[in-house]
Amino acid sequence: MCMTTECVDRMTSEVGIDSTSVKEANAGRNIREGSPLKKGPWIKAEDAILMDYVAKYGEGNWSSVHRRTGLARCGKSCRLRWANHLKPDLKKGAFTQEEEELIIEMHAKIGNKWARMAAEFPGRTDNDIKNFWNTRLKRQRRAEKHMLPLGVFFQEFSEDKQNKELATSSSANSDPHLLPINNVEIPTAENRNFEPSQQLYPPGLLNIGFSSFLDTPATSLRDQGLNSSWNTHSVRSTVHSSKRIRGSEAWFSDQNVDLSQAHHQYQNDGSLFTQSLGFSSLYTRNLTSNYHPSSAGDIPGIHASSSEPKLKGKLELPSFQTLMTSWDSPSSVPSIESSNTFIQSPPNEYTNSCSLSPQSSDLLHAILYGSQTPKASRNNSHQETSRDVGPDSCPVLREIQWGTNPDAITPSGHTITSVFSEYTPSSGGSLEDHQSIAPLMGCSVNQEMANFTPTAGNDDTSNHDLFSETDMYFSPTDWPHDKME
DNA sequence: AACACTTGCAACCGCTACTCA
DNA sequence: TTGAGTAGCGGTTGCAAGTGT
Repeated sequence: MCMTTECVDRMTSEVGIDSTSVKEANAGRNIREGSPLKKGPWIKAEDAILMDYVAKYGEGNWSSVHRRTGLARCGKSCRLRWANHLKPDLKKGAFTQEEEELIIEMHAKIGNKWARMAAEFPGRTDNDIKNFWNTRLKRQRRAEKHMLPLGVFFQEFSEDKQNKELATSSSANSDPHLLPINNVEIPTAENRNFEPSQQLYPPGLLNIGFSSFLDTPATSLRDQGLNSSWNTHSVRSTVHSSKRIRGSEAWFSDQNVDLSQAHHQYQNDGSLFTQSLGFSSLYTRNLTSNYHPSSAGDIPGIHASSSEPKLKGKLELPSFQTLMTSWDSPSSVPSIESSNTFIQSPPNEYTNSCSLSPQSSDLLHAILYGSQTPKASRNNSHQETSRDVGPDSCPVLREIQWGTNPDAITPSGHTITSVFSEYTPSSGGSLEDHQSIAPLMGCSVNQEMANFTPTAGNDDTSNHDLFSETDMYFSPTDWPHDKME
């Protein structure tokens, strides 16, 4: 239907809108494609018409806007425009620190329920919150992209060879999608049907903000092979994520839950989780038990607003990954599709209780801060990053990793402080740097890896030597350029 | 200055839920 | 009960502005 001039005049007079503004507003409508309705950005004239309409008829009946005002917009578009931009009580501008924290908390609780979240934020729309979250997620994925585990790196160029060998091998490993490397099985690129097990993620971890790095969709991770060893310990879930979320919604709202209890409960058997993550249990014990949230809140920089970053260096990494990179601990940190994945799982012995524990808030700060990429930080060099993210410059990292005890012992018997004093990169994380710390961390990095090029001469054995315990993250500086993308 | 790339936001699309005749 | 109309939600995309080279 195409509005005639008379038609517009008649209808606009009925609503009390200047017909010329309607004509102006409709100037760019999509007539060429046969639709009388306009798409794309709204102009002021259109906004004015819509506001007049709402003033007269109130919210609702959006489909009649076009009919009554001649505005060449569909009702859906009008509703959206009103709800997201024209509503008088809308709050514009950046999210406050408190709002951001609350979003993260709520997302951990209810997942991508943007509308429900928006209900808790007067003046904010679901779209705002969604955009905020997605932006944050994007940064996270970018960060992860530069933190492919060594296993994936190796796997990429050894895959052909491995596949050939597997084809002829009488290996006990009956799963052709898993490459055995020093008891760490790395899924091949063909292993696309991975469904992460929620069972392995204790709610406590979700609580303390693990959701941040768990946010990355499984698809992206399995594409990167990040599930690696974790996969081998996982019990595949047969419940599709899109189904799970509805159940979670119900049980979250129906139960007065207390996740902190479950968190403690889980701490008693951290090995399950660490095993699946590829951590040593000692690391995790420190991580889960010795973490004292009260101190993190006082760390300079952690509470800095996004506009006033106090931590020098690159803060793009989600907090937990920052921890890992900061001293290259051996970790094959799996991410699962999102915190939702955990949330969405059917209630089980852990997930039956799920409010944010007291521990959560300060790590949330860290995650939140990791989510904020101060523009200024982009100017900082990688070297600065490596230095500044160290535990001395950022006490919260020390706190989180080792609790309040700087003399906590690493698996190889070194104190944390000694490790850091020994490992104080003076230049960007070179392999020498990795090497200097690797033995202390209970893992080894083969020097050959530095100049590693895939050759036919690299047999399995030498490859296996690359991993003494688990996968290890390479910082981008370690990454051969032809493997970077 | 020009270009490429990144980022954040606005808006659209497809789907589901709800209402009502 | 059913089907049309409408509202709402979440995912995705397109684009303008910002930033880096």
